[in-house]
Formats: sequence, C-alpha cells, structure tokens
Amino acid sequence: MQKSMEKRLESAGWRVGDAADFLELTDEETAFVELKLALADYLRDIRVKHGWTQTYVARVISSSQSRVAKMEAADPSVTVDLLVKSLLALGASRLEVGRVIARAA
Amino acid sequence: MQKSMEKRLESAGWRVGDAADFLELTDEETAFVELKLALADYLRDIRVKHGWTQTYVARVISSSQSRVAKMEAADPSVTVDLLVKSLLALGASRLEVGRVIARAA
DNA sequence: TGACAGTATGTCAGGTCTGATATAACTTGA
DNA sequence: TCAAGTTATATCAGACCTGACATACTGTCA
Repeated sequence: MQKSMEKRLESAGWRVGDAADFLELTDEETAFVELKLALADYLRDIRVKHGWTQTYVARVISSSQSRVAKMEAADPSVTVDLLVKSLLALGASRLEVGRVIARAA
Repeated sequence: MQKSMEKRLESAGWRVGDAADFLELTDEETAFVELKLALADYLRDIRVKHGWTQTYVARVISSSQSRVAKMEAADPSVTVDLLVKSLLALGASRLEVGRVIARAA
C-alpha cells in the first residue's frame, strides 16, 4: 500500500500505523474504505467542477455544510447510503455511481 | 415502469399504486431503490450459486438468518452499507460491486 | 492587518439500523 | 401426512448515523 493511501485512510478516521498495525484491517475492510473514498472523491469532484460551495450542496441534498465536509473526507460517521443518495441528488446516474465504485483501486 | 418492477418495489416496502401515487417517488429515490435491489439480487445469486443457506451466510458475515432474508428482499431496514459489506465478506470484489450497481436499470 | 467566504472539526438529541430472538410459512422427502 | 430444513416476518434494545449548531481553521483580497 502506498503512503498516500495510508494518509487518506488515516484522515478518514482509520488508524494506519506500521506494518503490524496495518494488519488489523482485513481485505474486506480495506476494500470497503477504498470504495467510500472513491465516492467521497467523486462527490468533491462534481462539486468543484461546478464551482459549488459545500453550503450550496448541503442545501440541494437537504443536509448541512459540516456533513458535506465529512462526506468529502469519507469520515467514518458517513455511510455509503448517504454518499450514494447525495450523488444521485446532485444528478449523477446509477451507472455513474457504479463506475466510480468499479474504478481500479 | 414494468409491473414486475413495481412488484419488487412493493415487496421491498415501497408503496407503488396507480400512476399518481407513483409520482411520489422521485427519480433519485427510484434510482436508489433499484440500486439496492440490484445488490440484493446479486447477494442471493451468489448464495444460491454456491448452494449456501441463509444461515450459513449469516455466520460468514457475522449476522443473523433473518437479516440475510431482509437483505435479499431489499427490505427498507437494510442499508447499502450492509449489502456492500456482506458482498465483500462473501468474496466479491469492489469491481464486481461496481459492475452490479452500474448494470442498466 | 482585518474582514470575509469557504472549509474543517467537535458535539449531541433524535431518529435509524443492527443482530438477536421468536415464530410463521414454505419445501421436500419418506 | 409428518418431520426436518429452509426462508420469511415481527419485534426490540442497543448501537450507530444524521442534521444542526458552534466554533476553529484556511485562504484571499484590500
């Protein structure tokens, strides 16, 4: 695993220390977090591409600015459900969502 | 929308009546439910293909038989998170999950 | 430097989801 | 038909997630 990914995982609220510590994450857990990170990144991409603020996005998806920030950070308190619903609310298609998830890790 | 899909949505706990009632479901909501149904169907496919019982799957994913049944029925009380985690626990890859979601509605 | 817009982080009450349990319904073979 | 195996449905306490709010941080412009 690359350092950059470890950093993302850490800031996403997952402890990633030395090799021994890292073994605490099973393959499934890693896959799940990466999947969440992919959705989170995509959410930010869409927002930035359109020049929207987190506050604006929050209004569109009936949430709050702070939660949008947490979503983009793939915070552990954010579910895949919320990410997917948000993406759909912002106009992304089911096909798009699937492709984002399927993108090679 | 086909009758068969309306039936799936209904049994998944979503009210689908006449045309007017149907309008209560927004496009996003429909896309989200269909996404869940796709994951649910895939979970059942994997299980049946391997000849596993719901009880066995429950043990593998550290859950209960009743919840596996609800998952396969795409019950409203089941989240996408749970479906995705379960699929990953059963050996499905992130790529596979993405493809299932992306499959044309 | 200050003021401002935007983003990040911490907290929490209320609502939702989860595994577990009980039990009903369905299938299949003898 | 009965019994055993499997799946479906109902319920609930405890765990978790959510939007909202407060506040801190960051960048930018004058």
